[in-house]
Amino acid sequence: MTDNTIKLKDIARILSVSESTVSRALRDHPRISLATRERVKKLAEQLDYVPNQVARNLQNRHMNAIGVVIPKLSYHLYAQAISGMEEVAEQLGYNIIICQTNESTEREQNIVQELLSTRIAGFIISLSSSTVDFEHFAKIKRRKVPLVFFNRECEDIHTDRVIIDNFGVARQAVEHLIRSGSKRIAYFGGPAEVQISNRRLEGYTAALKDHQFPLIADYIVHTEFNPRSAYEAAGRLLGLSTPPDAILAFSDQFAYTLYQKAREMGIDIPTELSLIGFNNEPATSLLLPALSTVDQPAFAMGKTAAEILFQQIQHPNDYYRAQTKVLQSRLVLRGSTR
Amino acid sequence: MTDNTIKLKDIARILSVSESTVSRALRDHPRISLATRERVKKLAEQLDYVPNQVARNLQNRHMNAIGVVIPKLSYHLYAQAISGMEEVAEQLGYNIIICQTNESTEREQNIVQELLSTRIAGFIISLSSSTVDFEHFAKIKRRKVPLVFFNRECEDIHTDRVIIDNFGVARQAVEHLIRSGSKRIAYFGGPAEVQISNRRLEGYTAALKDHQFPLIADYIVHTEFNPRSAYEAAGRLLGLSTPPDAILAFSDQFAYTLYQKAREMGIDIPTELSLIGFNNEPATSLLLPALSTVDQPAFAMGKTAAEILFQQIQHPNDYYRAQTKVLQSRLVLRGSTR
DNA sequence: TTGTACGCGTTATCAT
DNA sequence: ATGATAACGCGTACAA
Repeated sequence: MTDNTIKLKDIARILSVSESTVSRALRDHPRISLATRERVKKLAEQLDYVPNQVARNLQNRHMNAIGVVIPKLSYHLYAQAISGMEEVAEQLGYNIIICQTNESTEREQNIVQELLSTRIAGFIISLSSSTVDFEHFAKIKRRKVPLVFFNRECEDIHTDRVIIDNFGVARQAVEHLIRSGSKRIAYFGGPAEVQISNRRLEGYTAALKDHQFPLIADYIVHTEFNPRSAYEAAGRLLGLSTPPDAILAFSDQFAYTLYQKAREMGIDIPTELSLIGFNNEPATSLLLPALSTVDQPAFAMGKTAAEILFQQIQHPNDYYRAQTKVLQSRLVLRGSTR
Repeated sequence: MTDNTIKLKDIARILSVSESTVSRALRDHPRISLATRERVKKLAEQLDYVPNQVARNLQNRHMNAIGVVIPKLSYHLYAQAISGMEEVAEQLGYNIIICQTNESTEREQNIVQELLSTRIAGFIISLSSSTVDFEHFAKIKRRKVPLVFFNRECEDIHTDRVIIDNFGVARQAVEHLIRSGSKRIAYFGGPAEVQISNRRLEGYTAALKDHQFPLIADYIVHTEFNPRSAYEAAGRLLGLSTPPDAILAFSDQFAYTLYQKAREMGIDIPTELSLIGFNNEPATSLLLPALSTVDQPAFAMGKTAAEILFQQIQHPNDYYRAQTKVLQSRLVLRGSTR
């Protein structure tokens, strides 16, 4: 297979100069005569020369790309966060390699291995819901590859992280439900292994305790991130002999399911049931009644994670204490709460 | 900066064999003794050796990655399509580099240039809405880098494409509106440069013509892909002295805007206004009434595009006639149509 | 200011 | 079955 791609050598030969001269001229190296620089650049332009980043990267010891490992692109929060990362990466000339785990630890492990092999400059990771073994993350750190967790983090690994105040905002949401007259408040959460779900549960618990509300086991629901599990769990919760009159849901997706089930069971929102979701997805404001939810600074979270990652990349030998950045969320009250 | 990464050389030295032997052993080359193969593999495992893909790629002449260039990740269709591509790429050991143009041609051009430099194995592209100059695509073809368009294509470039039968399904949708009694049917479309919007417009026109409906200029709307433009356009359309009694919207997003405006103006859906969207986004079924829409085979489109791209990658010298794969969409009728 | 020589980590080719 | 050497395309230290 013949490869006609133009390379430094070709330009050098035509101009009867050395490859290094061409290399320097193209990168505006200071000690190069204006004349040759322009000759070189002109010819490069004519020949449609495109530098080979792979060769450059081999010298750099890493790719000009960062790896982003997330559960699912279709979770709106991640799509937004990635836009935030892009803004940072683009300016620095880095690409973003996105990999979805689909909530599978095995895929997560394979992806990490694969990306290590690709010699990406660093990782930004949000854990799969099923991940409880952290050896693959430890491996990243052992190899001293920059790593930042965001949103769903892993406490066992000593590294930077960017998260949201899940505890605080959940507490605040439940506070609101209490103040607006709810008496039987439930938490509709994700799988029991998921950190952020548990943090929100703690916030929920704290708010109840503050107001001397009892903790009722039936009102604390854990369910998988798939519509069927959620639908069944919703049926059980709303079908209790003493059903809740308010629910804090782990996500807007879960809240949608609760809307659906409530409609089917003839339960009116918000008079019989107050509902608060999480994420402020675009459709939330279109529901009838519009869904109250927690707006997450997803774009900012992605941007911040990328900024911190590039600090690590650009100062690889700095001794640093792993920092945890906590971004503030905002409770958005709409028609689904009283 | 010391880099302690284990490489072939290290393993070779410890085992007192040559680098080539190690290289071959690790890749299960046939002509290597079982004994050494196992010795090598065992040590590699112990030392936590991870092959350097960058070095490999330098020889391959291209990265083990494909570039995916799309308008926006937050359009649900693209998130789904990417999952389809991932399924194919993963099996072949390729990564996916995703770049968003945010509907800007300038970004699109920069991204293409950047990805060419990165020596990705191929491109899968869906055009930015504003792109009317195609030189950057021509450049890809000139360099003989595999390229597949999907969803939003570019007719001027001779290459493979995977699209949806926009004409046919729009015609079918309008047919349905006519048969269910609508008399004044409007098309609420995207920017005038966007191919797929125009194809749908042609389908709309064809259906009207089939039934001897007049073509009314006021009923054909072009608007930008941002909420404000859409909101204003919706106001103008619904505020006409003789407003439409049915609308085919270019996207569910646009349909949402029409819902909102209709509510504000006290127009009832579906009795006073029938509405059909495009994309079957998750939230469509939750609206009241639920939105009738066109379900697009987004996952299949991504998967097919990737399959075709890898055909190009694996058979670079095949003479081939650029193929156009047209996937079928499906009209999903719900409460927003009569 | 420019050229020479070597290294980045791996694989392919040719030799043994 | 294994080893030696060159090559992939570029950047850089050192020399001139």
